[in-house]
Order: sequence, then structure tokens, then C-alpha cells
Amino acid sequence: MTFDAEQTTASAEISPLLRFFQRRDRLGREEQALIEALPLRTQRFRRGDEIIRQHSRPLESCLILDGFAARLLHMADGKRQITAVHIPGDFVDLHGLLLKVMDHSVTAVSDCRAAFVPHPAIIQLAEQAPHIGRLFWMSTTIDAAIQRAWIGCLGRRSAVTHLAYLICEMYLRLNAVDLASDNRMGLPVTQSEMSDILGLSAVHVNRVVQELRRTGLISWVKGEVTILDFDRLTEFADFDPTYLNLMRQPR
Amino acid sequence: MTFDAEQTTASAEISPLLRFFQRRDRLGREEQALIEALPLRTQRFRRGDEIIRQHSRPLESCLILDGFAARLLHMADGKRQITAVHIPGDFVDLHGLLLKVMDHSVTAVSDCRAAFVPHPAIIQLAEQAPHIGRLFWMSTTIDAAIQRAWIGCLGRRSAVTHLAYLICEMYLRLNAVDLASDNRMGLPVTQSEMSDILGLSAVHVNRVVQELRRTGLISWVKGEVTILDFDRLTEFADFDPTYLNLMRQPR
DNA sequence: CGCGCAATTGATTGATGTCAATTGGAGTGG
DNA sequence: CCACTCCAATTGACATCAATCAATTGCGCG
Repeated sequence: MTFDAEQTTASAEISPLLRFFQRRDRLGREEQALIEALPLRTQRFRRGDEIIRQHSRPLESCLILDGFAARLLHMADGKRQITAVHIPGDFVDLHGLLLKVMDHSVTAVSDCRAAFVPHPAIIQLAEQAPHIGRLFWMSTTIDAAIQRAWIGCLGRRSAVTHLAYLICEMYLRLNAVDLASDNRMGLPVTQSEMSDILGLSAVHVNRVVQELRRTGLISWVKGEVTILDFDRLTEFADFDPTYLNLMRQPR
Repeated sequence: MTFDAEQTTASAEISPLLRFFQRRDRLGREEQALIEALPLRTQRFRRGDEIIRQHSRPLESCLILDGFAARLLHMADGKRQITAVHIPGDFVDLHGLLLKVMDHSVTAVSDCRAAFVPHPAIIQLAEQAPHIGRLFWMSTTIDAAIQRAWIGCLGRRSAVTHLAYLICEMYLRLNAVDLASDNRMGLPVTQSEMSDILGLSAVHVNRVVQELRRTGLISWVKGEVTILDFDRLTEFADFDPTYLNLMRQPR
């Protein structure tokens, strides 16, 4: 299931998180050092592995260093719904720090590497450096803002528009941590996984992808998505990036 | 639009929030006093009033004292989606504290009364009493957990099941702040507003309400919902209350 | 070469939306 | 107390989007 695990200190490992923060606020040198001093252990996961189990009581919070992960809800009838997609720099399981019992599981969408930070270390750092504490807090409220946008998509958008919206969102998020540029991004997600994100059947996702291709808005070949006309795509998707909080401000 | 506004200190006003916290963690006497000392102004709103405007930059966070409020997303084509329903004791706009620019609006679902607390007072209290700070943080992560459950409902549940699920959720949340008992609750929500919660048309909501009535699971008369068989309803809805975090634990 | 998974296609079904009326109660003014 | 209005709830007919079922294709890999 897992191939390695090493105990160490954050140092360079944690740079995606620093980018995530720096994109949204200024971070002093000492603050940066404090974050880099967080104790952590890293672990690799293969595509499909469970990173955190539903109903478990984690003692560490998990941060994605590499690859994609997803929060997954299991329904009684076996259906699945992904409630969030996480990319490098996302402090995925800060929620578990305060919620104690996981209401969902987290799984690896692609092969990925994650860092685990003990809860006490996070709490202590947040008390010692309240501004960093607020940035952790912010990270969870940005997750919530994204979830609100998803609720809007699921409730009131058509399948095509929803997919278009998601592509806009993923591009901007990946771009914010330097993992996408020139309107292209690697998206290691099968159409079947995409169907669990969009709340559709895999068959319909296929049709909808083809429709976006036909209208010349995107190309999607072997896990690489290219946005052929960003302005037209955002307009088509009625996409307003406010909720991603991609503005550097005192928080 | 608004009929009164007074500047004061939290004191007894804020008791729904204390109940919200005490249901989930132990709160010391001094902590309670610190929360009650928060400066606030209260304001009344009528059903339909906008409490916080989308794209505004609030300088205070808003807490519901009385009545129901909802987070509302407006789509380009005029459609609306409610992303959260808030009841007394919900610190609705703690999100705005860290996100700076509102990505949605908050409106009054029923006539209601809200308290506004200046951001600096919240930040200062969180630094002074880190445990209270974590409870504020927890409040936003519970919002997020509820939103995840809603994503699951919107994506993978049928209309009837979704409505049943929502009724279970609302009952437990209202019960947790002593606003519902004996399987009955006041639900001041029209079928049309319900349609913006469930992401359905108002017509279909009507059909679905009738179906739940026909199967003997609920009665819903003039804003009062009675759950006729709670166990059968939760089973029908595949409802797992974990995500509401109704357990008293050190946070 | 053959296996397995992802993508694709076609035919059909089913759930929910839309449009258009109708009913019923609560308030309001005469 | 009676029109009258307004809004919420309700109903029916029909249209549409997306699900389901069942193949088929294409590709990477041992």
C-alpha cells in the first residue's frame, strides 16, 4: 500500500504550502521558518489508495506535496461522490484537526506524496504565531468557499457548464501553485472519476467532454487539458474567481 | 429595510452561540465571560432582506440570534442556489473574516435578528484565548462539513432522499440549540425556497413533499414539520449524523 | 498476443424541468 | 362582512436532460 515513510522536519518539502499562503498574504521570514520547522512524516500513496479513512480519528493533519487527492463520500447504495479535489499545497486535512471524527475519506486520485503533521504541533504553532494560525484557518475557509461553488454547480448548472466551470477552477488553482501555465494543465483524472466529481454518470461525462471539444473550448488528451480560449470558457461557465481568494491581502 | 440597531455587549444576547459551543466542547466560566464581553450591535431583518451583500468587504462578522438565514448564490441566468441554511447560534459570517471579499450573499429566510461583531474583536479574542479561537475555527469547519454532506446529496441522491436527509439534518441542528424537540420543528421555508436548497424546481419539491407525506414519514403543515418515524426517516435518507459533530470533546 | 481499463457509441428509460392553470388561505380596503 | 389581491401550494400535460444497459473500440502493458 505505502512504499516509504520518513520522519523529518518540513524544510523544503513544504514549499507548495508556502506558495499557497504567499499567493494570498505576505509571509515574514520568521513565519516562513516557523512553518518549515513543523515536524512531519512523508508518505507515498498509489492511485486509488486510501489516505485517511472515514470514521477514523486522525492525530495528524495531512498536506499534499505531490499528485492529486480527493475527499470521498460513500453512499449506502455504493454510489460515490467526490466533495473536493486537492492538489499540492493543499492542507487537506486541517478539517480533521477540529472535527475529531472523519465524516469522509481521503483517497489518492493519482500516485501522490503527502506529509503528515501532528495535531499538537499545529495547535502550538497557531498559538505561538496567531497570524500563521489564521492562515491555517483561511485554508479551511477557502476549502469551504470552493465547496459552496460546487454546490451551486451541482444544483443549478447543466452538465456541460459544470464541467467547464471545474476546468476553470482547476486551472487557476494549479496555476496559483505554479503547476500550470499557458492554459495547459495535467489533469490525472479519468472520466469515471470526473463523474464522481460532477455527480453524473461516466457515460454522460464522456458526451459532455466531447461537447466542450466540439465547441472548441478545450482539448483533453491523455490527462492533459488545454483551454483553447480562456475568456470564452469563463463566460460560457459563468465563472467568477472571487471565491478562490487569489489576492495577496493581510489576513 | 432594518428597524433597529443598537450598540452593546454580547451578554445574554449571545446565548445561542454558547449553546452551539457547549454542545461540542466544555466551556470554562472565564471563557464564557470573554465571549459575553464581545462588543456587538444587533439588527433586525425582515424575511427576504439581504443581510450581507455578495462582493462586499464586511468589517464585522454576523451571528444569527433569531430566525433563519441562508447563504445565496446568484447565477448569471437568474437562477439561485442556497448553499447553507443558518439558524440561531450559527456564527454565519466568520468566513468573511478571513476571505475578505464575500463570494455570496446572506439573506433572511424568515424575519430574523442578527448580531454583528467587529473583526478586530474576534481576532483579538482568538489570540488572547486560543481555545475560543479554535471554537470559532471549528464553527467554520462544521459549516464546511455540512456543505460536503450537501454536495453528496446534490450529486448522488434522488430528490426524495435529499429532502428526507435535509429534514433529518435540520431537526438535529435545531434540537442541538434547543429549538426543536419531540420530532417537531418550525421550518419557516416555502417550497420555492426549499427548491433553491435542493437544486430542484418548485413544482418538483411539491411532488416530493407529498411523497414523503404519503409514505407516512413526515407531516408538514404551515411551517411546522413533524417527523413521524425518525428511525425510518434516517434509514430512508441514509443519514449519518457524524458530520454535525454533536459530541462534547476537547477541541 | 491477449488482458484490462478507459473511452466511446447507440438505444432506451426514467427523473426532473417547464408551462399553464387552478385552488386556497391571509390580509386589505371598502 | 364582502370583494379583491397576493402568494403559496397544487395539479396536469408535455419536454428534456441525464441515467442505464449493452456493445464496441483503442491503447498500454506483461
